[in-house]
Amino acid sequence: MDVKTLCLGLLTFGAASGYDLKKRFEQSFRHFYSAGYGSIYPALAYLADTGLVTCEEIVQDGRPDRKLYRLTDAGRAEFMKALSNTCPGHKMRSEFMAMMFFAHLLSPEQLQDLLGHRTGELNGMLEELATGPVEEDEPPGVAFVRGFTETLARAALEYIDEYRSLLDEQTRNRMAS
Amino acid sequence: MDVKTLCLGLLTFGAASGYDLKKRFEQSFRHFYSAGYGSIYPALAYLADTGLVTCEEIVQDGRPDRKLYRLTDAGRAEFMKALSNTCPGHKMRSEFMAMMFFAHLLSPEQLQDLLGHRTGELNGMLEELATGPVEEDEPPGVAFVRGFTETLARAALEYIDEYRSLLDEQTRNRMAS
DNA sequence: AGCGCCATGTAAGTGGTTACATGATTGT
DNA sequence: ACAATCATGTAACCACTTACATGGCGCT
Repeated sequence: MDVKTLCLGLLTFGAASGYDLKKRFEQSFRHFYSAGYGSIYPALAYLADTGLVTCEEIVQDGRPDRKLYRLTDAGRAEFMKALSNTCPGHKMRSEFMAMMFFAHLLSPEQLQDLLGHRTGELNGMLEELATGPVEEDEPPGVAFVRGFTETLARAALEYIDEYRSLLDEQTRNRMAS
Repeated sequence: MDVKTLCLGLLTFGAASGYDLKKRFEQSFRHFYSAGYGSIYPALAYLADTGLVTCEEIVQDGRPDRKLYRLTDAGRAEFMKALSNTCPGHKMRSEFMAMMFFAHLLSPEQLQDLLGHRTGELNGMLEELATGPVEEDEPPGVAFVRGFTETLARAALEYIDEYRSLLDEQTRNRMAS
């Protein structure tokens, strides 16, 4: 599932510009997929070339012109094909985990910083999820993904908190002895 | 944290060949980082060029010669620097999540397959973790990472199972009406 | 006879990131 | 005045993946 395919997918929710799509990417996928303009614009250009989307230029005054992309039937079909072909991988590249693996090489302060940083991110995610808008006619998958993200964030936070209090206990014991 | 850095890190546990390192990568990081020979061998060559590791060629009979890499002081320092510099990202690229986002475009069978596939993977992970060997003098970070992986896998499984029984209920209701 | 393990590497390709370039408008 | 938002794109770069090349040994 590359950016091209995901653009097709997001366009099933309605026509959008590259700028809009970036936002949809952030809203929807930030926690498990990211894409910058540098991937999105070329992807849309390619999709338009291949006839999977159409492009309408909209002249605006007072703000830059925009290009509105719409999914074609071929594009929709292509996306459905991608959905059925793909054997879903779940690759993650977590620097947090990689660093924690080497916890014995970290100073206590570094370790605390690292854990604090991650819990900060996780709490941020949870807050966003709690605050963020929920559309009424939201498709079930969107709700699933939000719920999943929340569940995993909570589990991660709990685990880290437990580990932290374990660390504190050890520190106290060492101080006492 | 690129493959080069992670190679340095894994070499803190002792000298190894490229082949060995691949195995260490799989044992330790498979769930949150992956690396093939195509990244590892060039990485080691570069590290040797830069003096961060030394390379000893070992001639074996009955099997191919191997190159044993050892961390130098400079290499260890470099790794420590990487540990302190890195602001740990936690980027994941989950096709499973991306596909679930579009659940409303999937047929019930596709949806079941997708969920089944993922639960299969998660159960596999858990079994591995339960079966796998645990070294005695295991550094704390290694245990942390294993525990974290297990916690997240369990949370994911629970969430999916819940969603599945919800789906079943809906199906039954639809059949009844 | 054939597969899987051991063991090292290269070359081409992929897919995405980062930095740059441009510029009016609206809010603080 | 200054930053953020709107809006599109390109070019250089980077890191990793995939496919290829080689070849003996041991097990079934």
